[in-house]
Amino acid sequence: MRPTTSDIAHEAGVSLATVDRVLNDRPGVRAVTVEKVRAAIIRLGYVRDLSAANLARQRTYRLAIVIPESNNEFHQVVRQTLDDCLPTALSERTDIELLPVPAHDPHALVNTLNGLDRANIDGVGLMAPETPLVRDAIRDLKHAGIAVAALVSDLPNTERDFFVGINNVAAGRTAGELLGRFLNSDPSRVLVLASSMQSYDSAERRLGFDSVIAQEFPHITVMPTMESHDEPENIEAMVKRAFTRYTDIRGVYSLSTGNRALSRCISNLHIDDKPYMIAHELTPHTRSALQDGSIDAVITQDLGHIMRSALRILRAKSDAMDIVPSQERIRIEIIMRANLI
Amino acid sequence: MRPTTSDIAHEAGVSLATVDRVLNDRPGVRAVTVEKVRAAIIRLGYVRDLSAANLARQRTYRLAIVIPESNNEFHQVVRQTLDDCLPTALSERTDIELLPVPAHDPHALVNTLNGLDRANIDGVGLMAPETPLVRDAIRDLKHAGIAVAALVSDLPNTERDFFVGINNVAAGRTAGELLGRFLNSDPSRVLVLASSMQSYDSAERRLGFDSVIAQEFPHITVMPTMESHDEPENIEAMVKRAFTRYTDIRGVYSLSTGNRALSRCISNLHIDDKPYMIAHELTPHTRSALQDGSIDAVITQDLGHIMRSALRILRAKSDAMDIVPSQERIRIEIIMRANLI
DNA sequence: AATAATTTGAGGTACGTACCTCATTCTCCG
DNA sequence: CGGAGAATGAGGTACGTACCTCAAATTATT
Repeated sequence: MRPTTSDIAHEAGVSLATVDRVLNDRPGVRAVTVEKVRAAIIRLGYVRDLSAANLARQRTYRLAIVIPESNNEFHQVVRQTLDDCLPTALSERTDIELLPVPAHDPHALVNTLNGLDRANIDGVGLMAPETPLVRDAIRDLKHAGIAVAALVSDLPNTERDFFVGINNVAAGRTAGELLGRFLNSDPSRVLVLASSMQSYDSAERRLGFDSVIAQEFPHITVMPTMESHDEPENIEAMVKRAFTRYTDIRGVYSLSTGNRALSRCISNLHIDDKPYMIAHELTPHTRSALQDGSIDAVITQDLGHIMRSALRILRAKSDAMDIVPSQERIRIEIIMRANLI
Repeated sequence: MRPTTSDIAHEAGVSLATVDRVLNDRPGVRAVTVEKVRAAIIRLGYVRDLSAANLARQRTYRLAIVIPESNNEFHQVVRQTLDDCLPTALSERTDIELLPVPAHDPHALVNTLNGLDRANIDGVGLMAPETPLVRDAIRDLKHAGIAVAALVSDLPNTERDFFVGINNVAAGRTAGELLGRFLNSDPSRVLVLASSMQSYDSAERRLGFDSVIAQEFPHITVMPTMESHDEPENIEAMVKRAFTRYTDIRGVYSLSTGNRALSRCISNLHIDDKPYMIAHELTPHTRSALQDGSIDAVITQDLGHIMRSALRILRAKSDAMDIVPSQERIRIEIIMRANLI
């Protein structure tokens, strides 16, 4: 049987009340007594029973999760992943209010953040681009004593407590290292496509990609980023033009969305020597594209881990508990056909 | 406030005892009444409070984890990872008995398994090679009603409940796909090294590797596996001989251990065009080898996830609860310098 | 209609911890 | 040495669920 607080009290020769004071850092205990209790705790190998503690504390965690909503596949995967987490969260005394906000609508985002009932929320997790108004809203939340975690995209210049996601510069470096090694040592060209370079994520990935290519694969020319603004027609026109003009494009790097249109358009060009293509994020489309070979590798992050980690962190932060950083580190994953599960 | 059992009782117009009978599948409730209660549960969105339930049930999970012990780096990482899990497990009402068994000692292994106190254990997780005696021991454990999970290496022909780890054939395929793409299209040769091909893991990886190379990269010749039996001198002699005899070795694939000696020996050969090297498992050495470029990619699995997943599964199994398979899937990870964290 | 069997209700205790109050004992200081 | 203030003890309740017993009500069977 595992030792309980009473066992410690007995072992330390003090009363239950004193053990309780020590365990919960309440004042009014002499240093010597604290030591006696601490020693007994170690001697017996006591570990606080979290179930009982949570029950007694009557603690429920009220979290709000703000995510973008659009017809973008990645956003839908995010939503799906979160939905899958809800049942587990509920049985862990965690009430989650899911707040989807139209993507690319800074106004709606800020309204949602400001509309949060500060008195009834312990933590907020949000996946959103950083803007001055968002910074203000986060500062406001922090002042109200609410834990804030950035999900997937960091909000580095805000007062957020934690970022749960990958380092996008490193993700870009990974893409660069991979593509650099896939291409042989002949001079060649890489086409880069993004939805918009306004996005920190894309900018950081590009930065990492460029630095690796410049350093380790100088024979590769990385073309300026083409911004599609999520218009399939743009993609088609730009890509067609690029492949017509340059015959040595041997790699394609997609920084963000638009992979479906991109794949289609490249396959329509019927190029003899299909260029290597690397994209980010596992979605229904990138999965099937890995399967049929139109994408060669996907750099991704495990959204399930991100969400579960975010919930753990928000709970811990709102209890001012510390976390195990190694357990919360999100890996940059490389998925190819062979390790697609 | 979240609804409790009393709320349901009230809502359904029955007593607490009846709600309890329904919730815990106890007999003696009419079908109509069960329906009334079920409806109230759904109406109120009741979710059983696991903390309180576990507390009341007085449930503690007693698990035994059997792992190999040797001076092998991977084994030490396994041990380290488990040690890190212990505190968390303890506060989740889980008592873990850690049983390190000398690696390559089937006798000690079986003794340990047979020595487990069947009356006082709910689950066993083990990382061990499959032998007839192990099969028998596992059958025995299962007959005693104990949950059994295979860790890292599967025990496919036993009565284990679950395997927590990666598919090694797929891991080998991943290595093959990666190395195949790293090498250009000139005919070349790949050297393959393993500790011993008696190990299922190595055999499966080799199988996957070969199939991808044969199918997608037919210009690459995969040499017969060299077995080092963990003797650095063997490695040195064999590798030196191979590189002397064949000048077109452009890739090295290490299926299991011995990476330290292998790296050293290859760098000592001072080959102009350093061969690409792929290994398995992140360890202190493979990490630093990725850093300094002597290894180009490591195929690995997140041991932290494996262990936490194993604990969740053993708890669930010993409660006859079902698990969320997608949450327990272990990914085959590709680590290169750029995504080494 | 009487009896048996089944279903339901009422009320209790227990789990381990948190948190509260109030009385008592100790310690330190003047 | 006496008194103030701090430290400690004793005892209580609460959290939400599990599990128990026994009585009462309802239904089924004869």
